[in-house]
Amino acid sequence: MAHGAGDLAPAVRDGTRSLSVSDRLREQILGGEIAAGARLNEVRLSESLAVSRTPVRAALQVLAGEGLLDYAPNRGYVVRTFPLSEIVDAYDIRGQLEGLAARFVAERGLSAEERLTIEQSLREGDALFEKGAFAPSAMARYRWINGNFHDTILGAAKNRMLAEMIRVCHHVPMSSSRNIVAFEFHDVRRRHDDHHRIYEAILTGQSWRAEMLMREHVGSVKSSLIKSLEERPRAGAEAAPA
Amino acid sequence: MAHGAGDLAPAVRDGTRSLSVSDRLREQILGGEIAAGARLNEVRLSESLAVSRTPVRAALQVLAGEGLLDYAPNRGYVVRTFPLSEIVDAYDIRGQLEGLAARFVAERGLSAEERLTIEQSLREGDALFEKGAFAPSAMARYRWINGNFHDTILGAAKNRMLAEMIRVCHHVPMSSSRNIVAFEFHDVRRRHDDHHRIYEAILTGQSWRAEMLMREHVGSVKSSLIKSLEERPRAGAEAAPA
DNA sequence: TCAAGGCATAATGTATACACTTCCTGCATT
DNA sequence: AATGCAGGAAGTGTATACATTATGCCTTGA
Repeated sequence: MAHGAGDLAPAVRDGTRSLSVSDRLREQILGGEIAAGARLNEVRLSESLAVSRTPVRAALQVLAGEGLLDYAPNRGYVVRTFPLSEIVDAYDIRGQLEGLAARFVAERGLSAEERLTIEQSLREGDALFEKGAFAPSAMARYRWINGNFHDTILGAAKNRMLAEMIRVCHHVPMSSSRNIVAFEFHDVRRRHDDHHRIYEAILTGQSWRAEMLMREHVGSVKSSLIKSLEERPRAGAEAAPA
Repeated sequence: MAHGAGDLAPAVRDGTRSLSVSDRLREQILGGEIAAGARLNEVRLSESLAVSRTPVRAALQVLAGEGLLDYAPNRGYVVRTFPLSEIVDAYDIRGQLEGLAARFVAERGLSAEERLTIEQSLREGDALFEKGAFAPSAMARYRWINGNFHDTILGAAKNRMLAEMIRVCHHVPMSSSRNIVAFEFHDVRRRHDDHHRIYEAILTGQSWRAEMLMREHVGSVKSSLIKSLEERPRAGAEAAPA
């Protein structure tokens, strides 16, 4: 939260106002500042962001393309709402896709740089878990590490479409690997162990095993989510990467 | 998804020019009239389509969101090109996703109407294949039937995100279930048999089997594609649904 | 001859005015 | 009171002018 609600920091931004607007709106939507189902008024947005309607419309069209907004002709854009069933399904979809990515990587190999990144994320995770339970700050740190692990594998899969689809999954509330879902230290630690196994399967070219492990790895988050939903139906944002 | 951009007859034109333009451009891109890698000039397009740049830009943004175009700020849009590796991978991705859809349907059941549609597509397919080999017109007919089968299952999965992702796969050259890939009558007939098995697995709630069969079903198209590519590296558009 | 820089041209980005559609409001009618 | 139809306010769709950025060509200097 850097800038006031009003203006957007123009100067050194990527260049186009459209991008600034879409970036800012995406943040606000994913961060929950703009509620699901909310209607987005072009005039009001352009006023509050101090730009004309043109870049606002461009940004809205982009976000609709990313699946964050719903659009109806002559009726404008609303923040997309996800039924609980689709939120849960999203883990299955992501599991299949990331599993496929793991398979591709096992078949195609990792670069030296990619190996280094992954090994470092594994080591850093190990260090965090050595101390037993960990503090909220450590959890934030681990989310970062976890994200690196998944991103590196995804990048090594060398498939843009696959990457884009997984990114879409991350835009589903509570489905991001960097977000949400509250549960036990034990589960998180277990999932870090998964990383070791997945990496080993990739290194040794056991592509089928890598795929299966990754699918199960992501699927376990779904299980944890369901469990936590049953315990406290109105569960909010907490911690626990995968 | 026959969006007849045909014009003329359909009295109820959506109304907005943006939609007309995006529909038309999508057709031209998927149909190959606009070559992959081609640059799309806003002014020229607006002149040739007899609209202003505004709806043209809107359409381009939409198509970029659908993954058909690449966009670079201040440099405009180009028709996305797919490396052969991504074209082949697309079958794996689609196989995973449609397999997942089949699983969902097996778990969640089919409506009476959906059952009817599928059964009719099975019967009509049977009738076509009874005659032995079939003519090009029959192949066109079967592509329609095949599309209905897949679309119905996808619809029954009741998951919008999944449907959208599979739709993206269909936009990859040579990956559409309605398009391309030349091969033997035998393979096509075999894939029609797959439909019977998949439907049976769904009806009896064998969700894992339905998923596996569907994944294999789509994967077999990839095999046929690879085979045909090896035989005639410059393979073009032919027939053979899946 | 070649390289580097700037100028001209073209293409994209943005702002704004106007047209059309939707939707709400309120009045009249039943 | 309920219904339905104006009429208007609000909001999106489109056109167009202008600003800004990219690109190619040409000049200029070594």
